[in-house]
Amino acid sequence: MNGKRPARVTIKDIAHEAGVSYSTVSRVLNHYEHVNPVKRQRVWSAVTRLGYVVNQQARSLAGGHTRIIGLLVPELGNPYIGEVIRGVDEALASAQYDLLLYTTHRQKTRESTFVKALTHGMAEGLLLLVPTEPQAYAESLCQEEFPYVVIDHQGFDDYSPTVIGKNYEAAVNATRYLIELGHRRIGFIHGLRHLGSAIERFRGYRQTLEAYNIPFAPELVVDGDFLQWPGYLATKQLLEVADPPTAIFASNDLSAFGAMDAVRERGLTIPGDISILGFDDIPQSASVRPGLTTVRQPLAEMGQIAVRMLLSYIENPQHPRERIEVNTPLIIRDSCAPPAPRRKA
Amino acid sequence: MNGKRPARVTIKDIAHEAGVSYSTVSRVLNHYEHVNPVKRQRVWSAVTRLGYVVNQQARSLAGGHTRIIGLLVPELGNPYIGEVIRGVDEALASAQYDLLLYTTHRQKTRESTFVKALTHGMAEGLLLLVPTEPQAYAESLCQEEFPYVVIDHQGFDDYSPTVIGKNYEAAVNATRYLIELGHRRIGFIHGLRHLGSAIERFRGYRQTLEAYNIPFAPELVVDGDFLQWPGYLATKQLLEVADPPTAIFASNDLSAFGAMDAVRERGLTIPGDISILGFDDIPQSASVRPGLTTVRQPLAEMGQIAVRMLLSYIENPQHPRERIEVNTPLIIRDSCAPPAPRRKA
DNA sequence: GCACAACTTGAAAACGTTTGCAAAATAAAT
DNA sequence: ATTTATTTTGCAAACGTTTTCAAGTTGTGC
Repeated sequence: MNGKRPARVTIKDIAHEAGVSYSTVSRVLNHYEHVNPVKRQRVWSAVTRLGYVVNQQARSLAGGHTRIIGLLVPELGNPYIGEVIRGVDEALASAQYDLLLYTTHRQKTRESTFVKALTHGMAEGLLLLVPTEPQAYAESLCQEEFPYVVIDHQGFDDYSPTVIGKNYEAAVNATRYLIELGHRRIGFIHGLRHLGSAIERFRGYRQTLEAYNIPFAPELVVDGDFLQWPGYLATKQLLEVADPPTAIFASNDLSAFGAMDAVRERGLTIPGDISILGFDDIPQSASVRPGLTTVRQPLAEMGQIAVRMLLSYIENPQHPRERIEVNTPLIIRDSCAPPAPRRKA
Repeated sequence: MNGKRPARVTIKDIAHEAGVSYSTVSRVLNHYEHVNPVKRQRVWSAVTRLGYVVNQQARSLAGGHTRIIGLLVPELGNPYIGEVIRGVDEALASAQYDLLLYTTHRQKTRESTFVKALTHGMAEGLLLLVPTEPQAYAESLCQEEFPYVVIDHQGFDDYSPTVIGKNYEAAVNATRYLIELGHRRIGFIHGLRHLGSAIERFRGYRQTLEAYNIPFAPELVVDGDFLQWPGYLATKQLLEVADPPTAIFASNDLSAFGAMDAVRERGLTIPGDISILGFDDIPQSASVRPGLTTVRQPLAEMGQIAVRMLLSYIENPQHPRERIEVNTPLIIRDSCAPPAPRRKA
């Protein structure tokens, strides 16, 4: 640092205080087994007495571990992402790791420079949350044998360890639920077109319609970009359609909120006039009125699982890479109901 | 690391490749002025040719800088916090700093162990977002002369550099706005009682009522804890009052959303029957229907300012510590209107 | 040409750890 | 008592930088 900090307490000070060599101190600190219990005791008490804190820089330079893992997220301020980070953070904290957070703001360049920096010494592992350009570095990560895990990205390759929800299945369930409530005209608010999860959800929606012999109506599919405002606009468009939908399946909760706004603005009620179903189950979805019926992605849990996977790869580089699919159950609240009997025009 | 990584490219390799001593390479990398342009050129080309990336651990160990700053937040998944982090992240990225993120989950122990770790080598500076127990470490930070900035915490001391909104003034403005719309019964949803900002906002509300000779009604003040669900519950309570409020001033947007839910559930309209006013102006507030009239805190900007302050303290330890108050204007949208003519009971 | 300043450079000493190696101490086996 | 294994220790060499120091170079004014 700059303004010369008050002399640090180092391992040597501890050694002196405890009357042992500094290598012994290091061994105690790292929980080596072959060390005299008496000295071990003396070292620990010296440590607390002097308030020693290990210098991570030095430790990692000398070949130890940084106990830092990097997390790459597209943006912040999205509750979906917030939840995942929360899970990551929890799992990491309990494993005594620190979290280096990077935001790409969907800029490709930032993603790759970041990964470069990380893999060169700073972090021991890497978590990628719905990366925009995964191919760009997945390969380099892989060949450098740098531990990483991808969260919520439909496999862009076969070798990347991944934790992901069952997007297709969940979309099938959700659509089926609406159909069995009696809906035939079901609007669909599509997520970001280039994300695999959005595509899978749409696939589930479309194929379920077909399975029930309900004709697919292209005019009932609109873009919501996974955001509230676009979801609102999309829904306004949906409500203009000649034979408007009696239910709307939004690709995520945020766009479902937008849909709610549009429906209400129109003077219609939820679920009386129109049912709305979301995806994610972000915390708000439970506290909004009416409670949003939605597909639950265990976001925080996904973050935790990703951390566990990552740590196991770090500890044991031979550990076989996995792809874990978490369950995504339908959470039934108050925003869906059978369609109202058709009104006169 | 563990699984021996393919031999790193070090400064010595560059030196060899460029035919200079490694001290010279270091000088080039650190933009020293007195170095032969020819050699400088040779070094840079060697750097790109070999794909050299500096080892931050070694750099900082040798007395350089870590280019990491720590950010301590109470939790994630709150859009308010997300916005601040976004600002911090942006400013940091453009200054080429990395962000170490810690979440306390309001556990006191975590706050202090974290600060301890940080100040001992990892980070060059520290950002504290609405800390729960600031006293615990503000003092130690201060006496260690470790650079830090507190965001959005009403001064718990006189010496901590702070960036904060004008909570009192803004609350006065907001309350006055409601009064001038014609409201006399104004409900207040209180924020977390132990946070200075919540207290200030309440003070502004109460004093403005008095200034207008409107009797303060304790039954119109309820707790919302800055969260949506508690805000919802609080509002239900407010609506039960004998002479219910015609407007509600919520201490933040999240609890304002809860209020909206409760009002709607009651079958009332916003702002027709009841006006609602929030605080923060989180992104959602613009996209919710009706648009929420609210006090805007420039959250992202506050994050950026905090970073700028922090970096200037890091660069120049003599830099006088400041307390910066940002403006918090009232953003008028659609959730407030004059009170409806009183109905019959 | 000379003295002196300013610019360039390389060698070497930190920075605070971990860890391989070999010596010392202890325990176990003969 | 002597050898042989096993623990337990300290020394010293990394790890990859920055930075001080002093030596070498070049340039300037006389």
